[in-house]
Amino acid sequence: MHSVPPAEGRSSFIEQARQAQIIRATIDVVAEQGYGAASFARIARRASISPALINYHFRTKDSLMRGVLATIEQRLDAAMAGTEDDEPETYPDALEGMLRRFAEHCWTHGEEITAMTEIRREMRSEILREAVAQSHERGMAELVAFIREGQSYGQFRDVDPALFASVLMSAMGEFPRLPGNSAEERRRVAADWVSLFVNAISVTAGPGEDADHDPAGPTRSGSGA
Amino acid sequence: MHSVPPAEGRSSFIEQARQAQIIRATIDVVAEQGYGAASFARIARRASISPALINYHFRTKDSLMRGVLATIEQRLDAAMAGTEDDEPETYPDALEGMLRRFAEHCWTHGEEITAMTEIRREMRSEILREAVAQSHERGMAELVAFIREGQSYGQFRDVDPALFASVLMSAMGEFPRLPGNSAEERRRVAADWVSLFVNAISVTAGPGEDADHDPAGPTRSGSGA
Amino acid sequence: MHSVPPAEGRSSFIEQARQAQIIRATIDVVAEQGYGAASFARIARRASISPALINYHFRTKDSLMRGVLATIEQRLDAAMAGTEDDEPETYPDALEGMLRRFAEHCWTHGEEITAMTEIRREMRSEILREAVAQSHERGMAELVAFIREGQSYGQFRDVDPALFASVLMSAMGEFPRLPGNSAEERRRVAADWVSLFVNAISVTAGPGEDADHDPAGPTRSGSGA
Amino acid sequence: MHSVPPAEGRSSFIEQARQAQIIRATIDVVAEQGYGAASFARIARRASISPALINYHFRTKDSLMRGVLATIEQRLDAAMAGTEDDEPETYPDALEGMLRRFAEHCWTHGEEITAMTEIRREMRSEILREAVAQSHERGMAELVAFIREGQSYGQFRDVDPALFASVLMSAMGEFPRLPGNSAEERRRVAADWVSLFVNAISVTAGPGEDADHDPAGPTRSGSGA
DNA sequence: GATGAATGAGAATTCATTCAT
DNA sequence: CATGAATGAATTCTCATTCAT
Repeated sequence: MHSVPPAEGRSSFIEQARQAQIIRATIDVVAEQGYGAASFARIARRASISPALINYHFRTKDSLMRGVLATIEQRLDAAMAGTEDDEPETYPDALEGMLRRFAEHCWTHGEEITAMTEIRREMRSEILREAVAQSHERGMAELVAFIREGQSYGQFRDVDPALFASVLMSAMGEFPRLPGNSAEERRRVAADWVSLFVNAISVTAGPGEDADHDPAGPTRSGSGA
Repeated sequence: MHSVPPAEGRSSFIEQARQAQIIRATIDVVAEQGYGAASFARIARRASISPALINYHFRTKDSLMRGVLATIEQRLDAAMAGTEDDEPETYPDALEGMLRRFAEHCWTHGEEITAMTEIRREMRSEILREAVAQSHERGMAELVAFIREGQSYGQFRDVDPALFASVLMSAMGEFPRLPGNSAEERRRVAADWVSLFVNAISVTAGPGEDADHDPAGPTRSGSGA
Repeated sequence: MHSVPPAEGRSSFIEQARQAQIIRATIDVVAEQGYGAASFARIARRASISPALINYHFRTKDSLMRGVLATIEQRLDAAMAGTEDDEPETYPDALEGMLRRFAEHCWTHGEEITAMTEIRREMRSEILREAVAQSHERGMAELVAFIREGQSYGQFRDVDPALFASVLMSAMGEFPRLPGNSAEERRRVAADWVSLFVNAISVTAGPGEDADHDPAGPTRSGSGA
Repeated sequence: MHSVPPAEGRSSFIEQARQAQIIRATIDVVAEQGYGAASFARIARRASISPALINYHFRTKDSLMRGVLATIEQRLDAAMAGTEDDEPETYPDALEGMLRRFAEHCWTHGEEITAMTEIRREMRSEILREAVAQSHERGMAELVAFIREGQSYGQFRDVDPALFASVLMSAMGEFPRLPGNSAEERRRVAADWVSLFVNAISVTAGPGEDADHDPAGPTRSGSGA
């Protein structure tokens, strides 16, 4: 006699509000106390609701975590998209812009990145639950494609793109934990951090100059990160 | 004259063997299924012993994990120490050697690094249990000192050392997960990976040459991280 | 607007019923099999519920026991209060009334007294958990005050009040174990038992008459223990 | 191939020493931390031996506790026997002497009485384990006989002997917990305590004088407590 | 929609006890 | 004699989940 179990996709108005509230509480708890401490009881207390309500809106803990990840990633994607008018001229510039936007996103949404990292790590252990793994793979794939493209124009050094992407991803997961008390310090750290990766993959104009690429290269056009 | 469960310092022969066996099982479970799955029951099943035996050799789960970390770190330290005769001439060379040795250690003991990373992450959330946190801090401190030293000789680019160390540490934690099926592929990945960080912190010999450092610099002497 | 396991103060209707049921089961088990046997498993079996339900209504075993004690003591206090119209004239009469009411309470609630004694004894060994210890101390203090008052009017013999109180308390703890199969026997035993203590502290009218007190003394007025 | 399991009665020299040592440790632990805390592990630690050794000398925990009780009771009996030349003239005097000797025994062996009380209480719950129950019953029986005798000579008031014995026993169990820091205070408390019971059962020379007994009575002869 | 009540599974840990050495 | 090693049973407690209301 109780209402139809919510299908977790489309939903009434209040339904969406509740889901958002629960997801927010989950992010906070995970970021502050770690995945291991993120029980329904603690999340519910944080959100000032009853634990059973979580099960009502997300059938299982798994699906809650999938919801959390989706939310975080979508917000992250939006933040990293950049506006149309600051379309960069070169690949290094594009990378730099991307990383800078990521850093800025972390200033305001650091807990989300922390939570995302924590959840992904936990999920990874359970034989890579599909949905979750895919989101991560997709992110990686985009990065790899972007790097490969830059390399084809000779604007990125010749490193295994998957490897660079992996290093970058793990560094991004750790970024919110970097010190940064004042706005000023945060800005300095971010700048340094960005330069580190841009430098790591930039073509060195050193002695052994790689002459078979056109370092100045054509302007970046497509992209997709 | 007596004994009662071992105080975990001195230990009989068989005692040490069991402890080692339990630690091994723990590493495997943590690396394969994540910290969250590392219950005494699972660890014991893995080691083909009864769960209570773990409590017999390690009074609490905490102390088991401390034992695991200690073992892993000690083995890692040994592996990264390097032999006396390949004392490197420059700081970049030293860094390269260090990372190369780390990568090699990972080929044979990847699960240990994975487990270490996992455990440390868990600990972090639990208000940083002292002993454990310290080991991590010490590692960081050594790295930072090493980098700062290289910078003082103008052999490392001028990046926030703590930041570089942080990025490096997180990348190291992720290293064992990088693909590497054949011996050959592993070697190639490792080389690329090492070059990435050496490059990231190396002084750019690009057009805008930083002339105020002595790039040739004095030969590295002391140090030891 | 929410709830999460009840904070043990306010409570819904069914909540109170369950708590009462659990407390009852605990009293029975403790009285019949001793504190040592009072595990959640046994209590739950007695109450025909699952052990976890006890944890739902009383977060910890400690709080369960505190609840049990509170219930027993409150019931005991009520039973010993006496009605307004039988206000006794002298201290010995007051003592006698008090003890008689206690004995009567034991006829119908003997297991409660037995359980209370058992639990208090257990608590004593655990470094006297405050709340619990206090209740006992308070009971003792009231008794002591009452005795001292009676002594000041020369209606009680000159014995160390704390000592008398201690002996009386331990005897009260043992009372429910006295034989008493028939109603008649119980009445006789109770009468004897009461007289024992009244006698023990009554002023002896023997040959060596203590003349410095006024044995007839003023009528008892205030007090209330 | 290991030596014959010790029959726990007669025994080699060293065997007896060990048993005594274990019993001592058990008494201490029980008296200080309560029966509930008296695990083999704790007892063994206290005695600086291995837990397994307790099982070697006392097949089971039950038999250990029986041994402890036997030891304590035997020592108590000896202490309460009194010397031949201070044979008392009257029953009240005999009672007084008995209680006084008990109190004195408690000054030096209080933990034993405390432990005995604690153990008996625990045992009682387990459907009165025979051996143990018997020892208690025997003690009670002796007391009852003594009181009845005194009553038959009109030297004790006419109270249910079993009841008086019960009250006395519970008070004795509590005696070691009475305050008594200085030797002087202990003496005073003991004197008061003794007088309490002597008074409680003494024939009152009050108005309603019981004339059918010979209050001066014949001198006490047999006795048996 | 939301909650309280209830539960079974599983967590770490302690315990008395056995047995080979 | 004595011990260390080992274990199964039992302990309190937490968790995700279900269901009637």
